[in-house]
Amino acid sequence: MKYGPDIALVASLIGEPARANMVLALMSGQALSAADLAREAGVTPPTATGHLAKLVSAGLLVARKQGRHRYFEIAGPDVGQAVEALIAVAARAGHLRARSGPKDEAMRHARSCYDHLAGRVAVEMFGHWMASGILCWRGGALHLTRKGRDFLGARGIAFDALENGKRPLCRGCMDWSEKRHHLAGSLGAQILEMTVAKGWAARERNMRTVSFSRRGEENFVRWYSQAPQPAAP
Amino acid sequence: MKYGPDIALVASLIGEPARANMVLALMSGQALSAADLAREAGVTPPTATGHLAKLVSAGLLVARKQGRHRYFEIAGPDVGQAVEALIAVAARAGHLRARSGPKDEAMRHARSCYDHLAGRVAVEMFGHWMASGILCWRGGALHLTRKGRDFLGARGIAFDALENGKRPLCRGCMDWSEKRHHLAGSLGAQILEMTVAKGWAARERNMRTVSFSRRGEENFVRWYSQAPQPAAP
DNA sequence: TTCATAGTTTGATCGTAGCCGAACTATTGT
DNA sequence: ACAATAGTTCGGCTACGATCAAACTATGAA
Repeated sequence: MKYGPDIALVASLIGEPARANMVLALMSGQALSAADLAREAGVTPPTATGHLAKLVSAGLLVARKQGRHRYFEIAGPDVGQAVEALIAVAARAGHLRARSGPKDEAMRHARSCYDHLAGRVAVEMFGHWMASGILCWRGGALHLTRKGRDFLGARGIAFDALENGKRPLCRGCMDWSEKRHHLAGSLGAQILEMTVAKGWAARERNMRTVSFSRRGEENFVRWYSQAPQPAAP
Repeated sequence: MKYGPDIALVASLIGEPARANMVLALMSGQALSAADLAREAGVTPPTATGHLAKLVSAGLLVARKQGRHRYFEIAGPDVGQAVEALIAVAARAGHLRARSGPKDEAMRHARSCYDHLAGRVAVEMFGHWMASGILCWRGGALHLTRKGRDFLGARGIAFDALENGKRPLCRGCMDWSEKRHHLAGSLGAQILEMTVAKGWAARERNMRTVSFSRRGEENFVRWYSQAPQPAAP
């Protein structure tokens, strides 16, 4: 007779590859529909329904019904922490879901994470903005500072259009390849859109890889890296 | 094609009840033999061998051969953190390995954790000693302070006999029912032994429950709770 | 050497859980 | 009303993995 929390139950839920893929896909904080998750997990809708029912009833995910869709999200920060801890163990022990190769390297460099930019390029931008005081963490949530608003306003980002939705303006999103945060939220989406619109980068079709031209990447780095409000002499 | 750490592999290893029991048994930091773990998991030695081989080759446990025994330990702090994170999720979602009952309550109050005291009583002693500066954390490890040595020396604890083994004198051990640390290591073992020797408590046979008499518990609390070195007026 | 104990390998059994196709319900749009 | 799409339920198939008994190897004790 054993006592204590049933760790095996929750671990076995995450331990099934299809369900693990679903949970990983949701780790960005974005809500995804059942069909999205089925595709992400590589299973058919009926199978996905079964998995999702288990994950919800176990308290790992929460479901929100909207019209004829059902959107799923990670149930809470504790689940996120558990997944991140498992990632850390898997990474240390060298267990990877696939071999590393040249295409993998391109993905690590820059890729789209649903609708925003991820990978080394995105993580560097995030780090720069944190260091410059454009972004800051407050109470576990990511905020755009006053300074940041001025900075981005001067660079042609229209906040009005981004802030009237119920979606948060900015949100930290864990970057799997870099193990640091990058920028998500409507602002993150806007930046990826702008990057493509300006011709700095192109999204590969059917792939998540984002290809920067050499000039484009230089321009992009210059765009985000100029110090905000340089001190007047 | 997916990329990133194979979280499903490590989660599925922990997700099997027998293996989860093994890992939980090792969470105290104590090394256990294959037979111990087989008993702990409720399986026969051949089955345990199979499970342990998987856990070792996946990097969750490390094995150390000593004579005709093989002792297993948690491979690293990252594994411990992952298990604790899973415990947190399971506890929040209310997944327990067994129903709570009166016997469970007795176990929560006081029980033996291999050879030292655990449960509410043990956690309270630990908290008192931390607050009194008898114990302190230094670099992730638990230390007995100079003050603590004087305090315990005056209470008849023989350090010579405890410190010449390779086993650490004191070690923090996570208490499942209380979710806080209690004292393990050779000092922890010595204290449980003393508690029983003085007749303050008795170990139930074949059970991990430790039964304190009312007088015994009062004595025990008095023993550990007097402020060390009361300031002379 | 001989016996006893700790642990492993092998082989065979058995349950469970994942999976999908097909049929079904619910919601939206025309 | 009708079609289209999102999601679910059902039934049956399949495969993987947990399990143990028995035989085996390795170490220590008598």
